[in-house]
Amino acid sequence: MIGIVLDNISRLDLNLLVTLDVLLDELNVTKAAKRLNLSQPSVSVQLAKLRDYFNDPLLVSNSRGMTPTLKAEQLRQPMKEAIAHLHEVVLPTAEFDPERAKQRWRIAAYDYGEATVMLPLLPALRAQAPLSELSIVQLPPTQIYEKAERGEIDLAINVVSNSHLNLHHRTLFSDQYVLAARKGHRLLNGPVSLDIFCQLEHVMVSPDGDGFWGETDEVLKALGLKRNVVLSVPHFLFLKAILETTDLVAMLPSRIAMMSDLIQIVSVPIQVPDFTISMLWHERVHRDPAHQWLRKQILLAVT
DNA sequence: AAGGATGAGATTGAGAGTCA
DNA sequence: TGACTCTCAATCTCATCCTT
Repeated sequence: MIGIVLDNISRLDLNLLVTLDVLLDELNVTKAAKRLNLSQPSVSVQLAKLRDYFNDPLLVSNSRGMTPTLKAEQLRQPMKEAIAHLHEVVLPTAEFDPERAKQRWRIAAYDYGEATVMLPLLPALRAQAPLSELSIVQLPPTQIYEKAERGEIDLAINVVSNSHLNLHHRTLFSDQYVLAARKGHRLLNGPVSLDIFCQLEHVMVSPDGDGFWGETDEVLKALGLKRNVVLSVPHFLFLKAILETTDLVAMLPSRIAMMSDLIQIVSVPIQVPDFTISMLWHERVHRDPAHQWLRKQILLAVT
């Protein structure tokens, strides 16, 4: 089996993968040739070899240029990753120069991570790496490993869970849930008993939008109690706005609650476990100087 | 007209053979 | 064993044809 694989690879000039990568970017043999510093006929011959190797036309002509085949589309991402790995292997590791670098980072973070990590990070990032770009995407925690492995994200800000065991991670900070409500709330002018806590109308965050059950409810269940959750929203920052303008209350991460002058924190007679926010990244970018620099900036921003 | 494909000839580099 | 030469395959460019 291994012999068959090696035979197949030995038939393939790895430079052809670089050519195919550029061809799929440009969808034009002449433009690809210019980028590769080759003549158009050379690239045409290389395309013919690729077609023979993959037994597929890869690019087909149409009235507006060339269109990639399904096979070419399927090859595109794994090929980019393979080329990136090859670069890591053969190129000497250069120092990262943030001032000159045109780096593009892709970070997965929900609004809590945006508010507590990305917001403090941005001023330093813009000042020190003015030519670089940052893209923040929202991603379910279960997809972080897969996307990081495929190179679709570089870093994630999240709670470490079982699905992240194969990723590197570094703890950023811990946070605790506190009872938050607007200042001047008519029922919160004194100590809050468990009975009152359960009678209050709660709003909670459920990023996937289908949850009326959280850590707080687990704690209450163990005490034989149940709170009154009337609203579930996908974002902490939307929840903050709700608390500022209604009599709803919420168990909110303290860092979010303290961001608003209109919200008060009320002590409650239950203890919900703290949670820890970490940054997570794949082995793929572990030794990359640009990514090492970014991770250092994040640590500096939150500590 | 623009862009891809192809044929002819030139160049390059690896491997084999020879010789001191 | 190292230096040199020869051969041949791979790959390049140029010119030109073909297709859309």
